[in-house]
Amino acid sequence: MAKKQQEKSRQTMQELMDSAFFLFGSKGFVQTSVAEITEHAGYAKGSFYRHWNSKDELFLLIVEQKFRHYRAERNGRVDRATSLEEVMNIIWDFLESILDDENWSSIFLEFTVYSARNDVLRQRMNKSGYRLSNAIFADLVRDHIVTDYPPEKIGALNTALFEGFLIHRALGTRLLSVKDVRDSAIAMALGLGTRQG
Amino acid sequence: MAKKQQEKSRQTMQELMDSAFFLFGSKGFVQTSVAEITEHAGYAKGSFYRHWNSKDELFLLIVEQKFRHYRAERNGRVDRATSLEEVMNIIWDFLESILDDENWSSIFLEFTVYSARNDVLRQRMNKSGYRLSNAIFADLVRDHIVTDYPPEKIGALNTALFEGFLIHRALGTRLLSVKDVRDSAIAMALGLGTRQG
DNA sequence: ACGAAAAATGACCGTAGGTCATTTTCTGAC
DNA sequence: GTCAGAAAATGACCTACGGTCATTTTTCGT
Repeated sequence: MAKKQQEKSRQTMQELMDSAFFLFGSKGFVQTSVAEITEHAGYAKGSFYRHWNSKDELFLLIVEQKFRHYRAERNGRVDRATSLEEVMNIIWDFLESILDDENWSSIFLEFTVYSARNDVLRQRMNKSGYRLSNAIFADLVRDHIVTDYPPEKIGALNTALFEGFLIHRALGTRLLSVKDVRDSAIAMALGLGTRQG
Repeated sequence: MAKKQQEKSRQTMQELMDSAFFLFGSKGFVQTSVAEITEHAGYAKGSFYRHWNSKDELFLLIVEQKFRHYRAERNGRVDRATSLEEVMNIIWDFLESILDDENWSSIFLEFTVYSARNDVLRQRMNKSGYRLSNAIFADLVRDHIVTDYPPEKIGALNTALFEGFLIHRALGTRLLSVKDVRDSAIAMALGLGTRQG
């Protein structure tokens, strides 16, 4: 069998990934160098590129993994919701689980804005599991919207408020609490998606 | 007189600044190198550092200048406003003048998030004329708020929505129009600051 | 024990921000 | 007009980083 070699390679890859996860999480994307990642895991810099083509690529994998993890906690609950307010609360429980990861949420922000400056990367970023998805949001809330305001737009506005809050926090302004933003976002969604008495 | 030398120095500085302004505006902050700035103006790289201590420093000066320019158009109008809605509309006319500068608004975003990763820079960024100020916002709207919701928080939420929209646009998502965001932001402020019938 | 294949290495490249000793230009005094 | 000191301008150099790749080391079936 040549399995042992493959196993070793897989293990090295995992060690590098763990190292990257740790370093990205403590110092951010730009501040963490490839050499640091490999050194911290006990390898030489060149080894990195046997496993990924770029620092961007590894970071995207980690983001994808993180998002999968956050989402796992959300699934199922939405189906049982009976009102827009309930759905929004479930969505914000999910968003709060991201915000609880204080370091990582600011690193998502760093990478998101970084990716916007690179055509190829931006397109990847927009596509799949790397960001809050307006399409998914729309699916979650659609059934509970009684106005003709497009659900995707409500999702995009919700995301804007969420990501704007990430900037607010990243700059160290402590004026707004998570609850302030959550309440405002939910009120905004209800204002757009339901008819107010 | 030694005035001619000073004059020449001032002129060189202005040429470098113009060059930087042009290049930052077309390629962004990180993508524009100091060597490019000086070369485009017809000087050698070393000359840059006779005038500023770092690329950051020159960029901050340019941002300050831009904001002064935007603000100049706003002053005066607010005094004559008689309702929160009027004030919010004036504020959003101002914000739209920033958004009209499509390249620059995304470059502000780039630099804002970049600065968040650097303690010293972040503190400068928070202080003066480099960002939308929650304190100024609060002063503008305070007289028209009849609830006990803190005006600063309304300002911070408004800024969050505004900056979240910058991210939305920077990523090329064209789901939201400026008007969508403006309307939502104003509705949000009215919801928090006035008593609804 | 050996040879091929896989894994790991680190010197090297280009680019970038920033430094500084040296050169060039300017200016006022004579 | 000349010359010395000062200011302006220069570009080689430093360090750091992402990325490449020829070479070395390790692994493993025969």
